[in-house]
Amino acid sequence: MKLQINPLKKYWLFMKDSKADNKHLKKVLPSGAPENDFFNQVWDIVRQIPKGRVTSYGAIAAALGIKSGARMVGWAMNSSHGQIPPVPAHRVVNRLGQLSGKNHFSTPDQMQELLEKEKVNVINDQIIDFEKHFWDPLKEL
DNA sequence: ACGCTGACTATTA
DNA sequence: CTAATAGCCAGCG
Repeated sequence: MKLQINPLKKYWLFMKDSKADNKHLKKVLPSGAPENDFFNQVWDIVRQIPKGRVTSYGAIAAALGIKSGARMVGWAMNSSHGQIPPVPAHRVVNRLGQLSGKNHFSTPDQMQELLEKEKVNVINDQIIDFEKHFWDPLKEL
């Protein structure tokens, strides 16, 4: 299998080569969300993103073993507002580190403001030094 | 049931 | 480099 190895996008390797097994899923889902509850699975992972770190839709999908379910992850974010416990949706961006979901916050600037409060700098909807802030659920959990 | 839609990603040309 | 295309799959009308 050929791999496009880009240091900034190394999690692609995981998406192609390995799926998260059940054991891994247990670790990833502290609240023990039922397997069929996709939204809760996503939220569980997002809640574990540390302050000042970010991850991508695809990385979350990969951690859940859904190889190409990135769109579903974004969709889960859309439904994440008002959840208890809260879901830090601003820490989830697309694979390039762009704030593709900013328009779904209460104001379009809120996503950037939340990130910058956590010392993540954003210029023109692009996270600066994205690779330094990147947090890979497959590696960290 | 059906056919969109989408806070996405990967591949190919 | 850009653009087009194809997977993806849960909701909603």
